[in-house]
Amino acid sequence: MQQVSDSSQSPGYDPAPTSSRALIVDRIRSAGTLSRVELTQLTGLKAPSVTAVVRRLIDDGLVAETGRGTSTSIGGKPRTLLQIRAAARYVVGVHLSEDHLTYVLVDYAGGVVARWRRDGPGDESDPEQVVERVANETRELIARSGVDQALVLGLGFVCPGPLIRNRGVTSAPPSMTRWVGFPIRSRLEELLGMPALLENDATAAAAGTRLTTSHDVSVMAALFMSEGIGSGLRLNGNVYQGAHGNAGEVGHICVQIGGPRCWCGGTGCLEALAGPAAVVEKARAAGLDLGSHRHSGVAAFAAIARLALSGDSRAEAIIRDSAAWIAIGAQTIANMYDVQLLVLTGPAFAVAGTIYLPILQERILSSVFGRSVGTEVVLDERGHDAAAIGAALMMLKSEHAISA
Amino acid sequence: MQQVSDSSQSPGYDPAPTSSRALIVDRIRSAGTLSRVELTQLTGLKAPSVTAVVRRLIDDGLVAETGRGTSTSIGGKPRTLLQIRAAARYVVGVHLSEDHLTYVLVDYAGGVVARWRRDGPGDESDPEQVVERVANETRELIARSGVDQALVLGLGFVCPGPLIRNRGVTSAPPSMTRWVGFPIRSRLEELLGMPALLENDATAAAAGTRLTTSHDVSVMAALFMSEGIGSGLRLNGNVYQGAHGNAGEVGHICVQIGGPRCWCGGTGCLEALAGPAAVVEKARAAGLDLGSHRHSGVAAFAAIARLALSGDSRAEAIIRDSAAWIAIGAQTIANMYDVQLLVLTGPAFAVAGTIYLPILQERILSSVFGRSVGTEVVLDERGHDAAAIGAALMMLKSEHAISA
DNA sequence: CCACTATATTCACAGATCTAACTAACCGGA
DNA sequence: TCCGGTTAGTTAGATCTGTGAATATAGTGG
Repeated sequence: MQQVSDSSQSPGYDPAPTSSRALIVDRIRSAGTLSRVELTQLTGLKAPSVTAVVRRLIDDGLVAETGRGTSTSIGGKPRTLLQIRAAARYVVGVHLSEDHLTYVLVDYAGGVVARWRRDGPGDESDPEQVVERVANETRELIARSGVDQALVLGLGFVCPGPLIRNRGVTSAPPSMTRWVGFPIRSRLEELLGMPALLENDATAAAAGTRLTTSHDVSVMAALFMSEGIGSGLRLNGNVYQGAHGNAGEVGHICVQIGGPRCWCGGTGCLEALAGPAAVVEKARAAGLDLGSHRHSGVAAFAAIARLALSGDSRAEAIIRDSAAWIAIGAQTIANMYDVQLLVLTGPAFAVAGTIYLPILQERILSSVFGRSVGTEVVLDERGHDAAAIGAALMMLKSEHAISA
Repeated sequence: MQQVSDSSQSPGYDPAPTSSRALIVDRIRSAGTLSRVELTQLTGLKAPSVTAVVRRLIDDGLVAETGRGTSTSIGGKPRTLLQIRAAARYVVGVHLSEDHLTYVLVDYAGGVVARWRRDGPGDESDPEQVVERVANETRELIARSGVDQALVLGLGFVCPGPLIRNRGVTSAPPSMTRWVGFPIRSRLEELLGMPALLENDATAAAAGTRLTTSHDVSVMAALFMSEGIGSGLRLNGNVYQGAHGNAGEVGHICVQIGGPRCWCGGTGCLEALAGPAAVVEKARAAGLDLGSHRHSGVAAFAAIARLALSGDSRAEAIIRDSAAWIAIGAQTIANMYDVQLLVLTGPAFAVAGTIYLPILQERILSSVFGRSVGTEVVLDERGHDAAAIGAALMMLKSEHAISA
């Protein structure tokens, strides 16, 4: 093997698969089923190399032949279809947010095998306790799903807030002030005895978005809204993380000079003006009935979204106002990243995305830089779980996942 | 050789050097002089590989041994220093802006051998004429500098405005409306009989910025101001171009809802509020004496900057107002890209950078996401030529440049 | 002059991937 | 039914790249 660069000195983006083995696994995984010929086209490798690599993958039990492809056109040998052996390995993804702890168990093919949603620890809990709870619940998830623990490759853990790459949280959003400096990753590895990976929620969501569009999108971004607002950039299936793992902090770009103060210390931040917390605050001020939601978290935001969707005009006005601001963030993403596709994801868009989507689309279309190149804006149908799934998928793509 | 991927289907970023040969050339070039031991550390290759590759480079005349390094510490054989043979090859970089045509001849070591600045063609000229002029003047530059034409590897050409990757301009800024759809790159290749490369000015500037800081900066961005405002992201020496080659269009992010209309069709664009043209317009409105500058181009902006620097308080106020807006753009870059370093470059910053720099620094520092990770903001001392130099360097890093 | 140290090279080998030639499987018409 | 046409995949041999172990090279300090 060659230059196994330590992730701590990685150049700010999750590098493209280096070995042919990883490359081929990746391509089969994202295509679902694929023949060897198609692999030669997709990878640029020649047929004999594909044959050799695939044989080893089959020997190792990671890939299986699964019938014949359609006889194309005039004649000739039909293609032998290859598929990832889903049951070969598993990974766990965990998304910690203010309201919830979301667990997913993902198989080697990238499919979600089990999903578990629990009430979040809130902001008053001790990080050590939360981490222990995550470890216990992870074990429980694996046990209950009947998967052999030995086949679980690792755990991807995502949370909001600026991170020190793979270490822990630096300065933190309101819901995570107690986490600053806590060594999340190493504690999880110790407790679970398996590799762990720590990532920003929005970045992971970009990795977790399934591209339903068959167009080959190599440059896409996710706009993620949970308690905060963030974004992630994905290049050919690999997420861009930035120098310190905090790229895509679109929630803290300034969209109004002299605007309201944000918890981050800035003023006029997008998140402070239009994030879920701001929406909830406005709704409270307007006297809307939000039920019994203590927090200003996503649960309260969801209540407002439901009101808006059921015809409450005051709620709708508040959400639409938020959308107008967030559209500026979307435009910024399109201009800065020059993506082919922008996906709206995360719990907040999962409940209110249908209101936001057209407003964001309209704004993207009305900018030359968007219009001339045709940036598409779509809603992720798995918004609730995208971050957790993305965490799992990132672990699935790490070096741990391609060994025999 | 393997997967020689066509640049048109490249994944949106200039990929890292694939062959060891290119990697080693690149490392020696950016370090200036380097020993083989250092190369093993920097590249991850083992000593024998470095020896072998370096020997071939020496045989091919691209690299030369240049004396001994300092005897480190206790004893031992001193390092043999390696250096790029500057005279081995050359490349030309051309920057087309509204006011000027800037040519640079760059040697194989990345040094600027010749520099030529000519009055720009203005906005009324026919693209075909301009391209022919560029071809002629390129030949003239090479001839006058006494460099063997056969050693010139190619030409990098940069201009403002959204591009179709390596083809031509799509929708265009005011000064380039006639260029839309013109096949810049292929015409240059035909006229000159050498490979050409077309790039956005800001993106090229990111490639052209020399890192004086010895800290190893792997993720940096350039904020570029000429007639417009743009930015470029550089990852480990490779520029990020986006899906269509238009990443970093920070000039067209919206920083004021309902703000003034921009030529791009949007409203409240940073460029419309605070770009050189806006500054010139404000200065005209304020009755400042700008001399005989017809255009609203960089020349007129430079006149205002000189007034401001010489103590004219009205001019200074106008520039400082521009800086306050552009600081928002800088903050956006820091948040979206998560860079270690932001360099201010381009003709406009070359004349007015000392006014802008402290204002931008202050704003970056006042955001948590900037402060906690320490994004540095500096001024490029070669701002005038950064785009042209970057164009040349990008050509120098292309596949054409590493063959024997 | 002799340890000692750091730098660089040689040599034999392992692995990946290439080209070229071959086998496998299926179509359709004589 | 058999045979050329066509596409898919394999085998065999060559090449290239990088590796580990041992060795050569060129200084320092006693």
